[in-house]
Amino acid sequence: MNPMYRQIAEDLREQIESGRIAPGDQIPTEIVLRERYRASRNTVRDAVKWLSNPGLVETRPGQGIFIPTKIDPFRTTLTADTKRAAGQEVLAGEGIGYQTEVEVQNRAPRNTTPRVELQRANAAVAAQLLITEGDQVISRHQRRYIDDTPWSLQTSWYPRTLADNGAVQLTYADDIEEGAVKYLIETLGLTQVGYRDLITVRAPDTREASFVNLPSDGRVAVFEISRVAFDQEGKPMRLTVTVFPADRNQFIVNVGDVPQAGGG
Amino acid sequence: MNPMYRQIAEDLREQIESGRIAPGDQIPTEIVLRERYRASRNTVRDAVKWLSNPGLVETRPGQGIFIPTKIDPFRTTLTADTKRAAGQEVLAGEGIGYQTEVEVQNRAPRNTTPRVELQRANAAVAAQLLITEGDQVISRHQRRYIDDTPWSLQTSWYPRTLADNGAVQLTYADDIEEGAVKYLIETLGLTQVGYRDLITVRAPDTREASFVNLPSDGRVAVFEISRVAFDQEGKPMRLTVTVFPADRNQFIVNVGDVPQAGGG
DNA sequence: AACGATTTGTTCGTATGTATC
DNA sequence: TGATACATACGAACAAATCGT
Repeated sequence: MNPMYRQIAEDLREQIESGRIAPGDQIPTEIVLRERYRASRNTVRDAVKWLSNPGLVETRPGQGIFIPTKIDPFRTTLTADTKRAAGQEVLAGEGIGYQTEVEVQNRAPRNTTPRVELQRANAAVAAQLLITEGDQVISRHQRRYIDDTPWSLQTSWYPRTLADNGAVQLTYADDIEEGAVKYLIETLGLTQVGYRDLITVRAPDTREASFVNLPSDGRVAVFEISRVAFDQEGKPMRLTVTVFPADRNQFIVNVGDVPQAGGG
Repeated sequence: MNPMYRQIAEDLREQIESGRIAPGDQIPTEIVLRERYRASRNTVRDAVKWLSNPGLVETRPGQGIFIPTKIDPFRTTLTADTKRAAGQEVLAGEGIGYQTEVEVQNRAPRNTTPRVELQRANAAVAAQLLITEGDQVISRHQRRYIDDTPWSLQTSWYPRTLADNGAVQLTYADDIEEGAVKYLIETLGLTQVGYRDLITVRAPDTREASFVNLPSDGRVAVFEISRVAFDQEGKPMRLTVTVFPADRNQFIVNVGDVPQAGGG
């Protein structure tokens, strides 16, 4: 037999999942629930907390307990648009990775100016770039917003040798117009021919949480998308780690021939 | 000023993120923490709960509070292996989607026999398959395990017309050997030329939670990967929704030319 | 196998703070 | 300003799981 607060939670949960209580609706107050289930206020609060942790309900001080309304999520396409040119040349062409990643219609994306640092590669970065831990790398970090709501935190690492060989703009704290991918082709002839993304979900650290949480409330999980880009020789040329709040982001992967649009 | 339980939590969190407390380590007991922070036991418990919700710490009755050890995650590649043949024919060939999805080395995957149902399409399924709500569909549902630990719940929907036109095995409660993709080519000449995945994270429902949670404990978020497969004419031929526990699964997306292996 | 000590889990009571209307 | 509703904090008692004797 489950503890009482869990039974109360499951009873409420059933009403939510079945749709008897709809998004936007208010749930009875703690006082009412206390009488309905003949439990103490603290027990009722434990039940509500059990539901509010994964975000099934939302408590608002002074107002009540509510079912969160569905928000319109940001959608990001992880695969480059292979339809922009014909033939397999696309995959080897300049297009990959450039202009990728934002499929935000009628939205206003905005980035902070990059924070550029010269660092020594830690173990994680070194492993991805196939360099030695402690080697010099360029780190470029940006906060990204859409419609003034926090969207993602992004950090890219490049081997320092790229800047030494001529791609000096990598070390400037400016947005690189037209993207770093194109810039590296023009300056070094270094072509990004592909990339690999690793998608994980985890708890945000302190810095990420403060960026992501508009309400003062608690936890949301974050997506971490770790992208390693490769050059013509199959060598890693960049590592980009982007962190998105999981409650307002979705990702799309297209493989093969896929018709336009859709995906509700 | 933050409430006391939050300050205690942040103090502990700092010790964890800085590495002063390592994975596997035990945190002082509630009694000790109560003395250290001069708070009541309930306040200390609130602090620990604040950390345990996103999984930063783990409580074990009768034992204590611990930092979870990192588990070796299952990795699934969402993009088909385009390297198996030469030229762009790969994308149009039979290979896409078949044999995809499992990159489990030295592991023992196991599926339950499918539960097959003839249903009427609900709004969500109908929208993805571009059919009318209420149209007949075949639903095939499986629970999938790796090394006897719950891995994912998978449901596929096909238009019923496929079975009526000759692909009768879709309605049998047997594993379709060599995959449904190959089977549909052989029986109907229906070739899957591509697919689109939509990746989201959400709270599990009751059924998913009971499948996914070996401990009786609380919440983990789940990945939901919704895959729509398209045939030669660009029409949706299948919808597959797979749900994975987020704490032990990662996903890989390869685009363009990507060297073998790697990706730690 | 039984028991006691330790530790977290559940339940209730009470008081006070803070946000909203 | 007052009423309502959730948030924080403390105290207390007992239950349940774990471990060692």
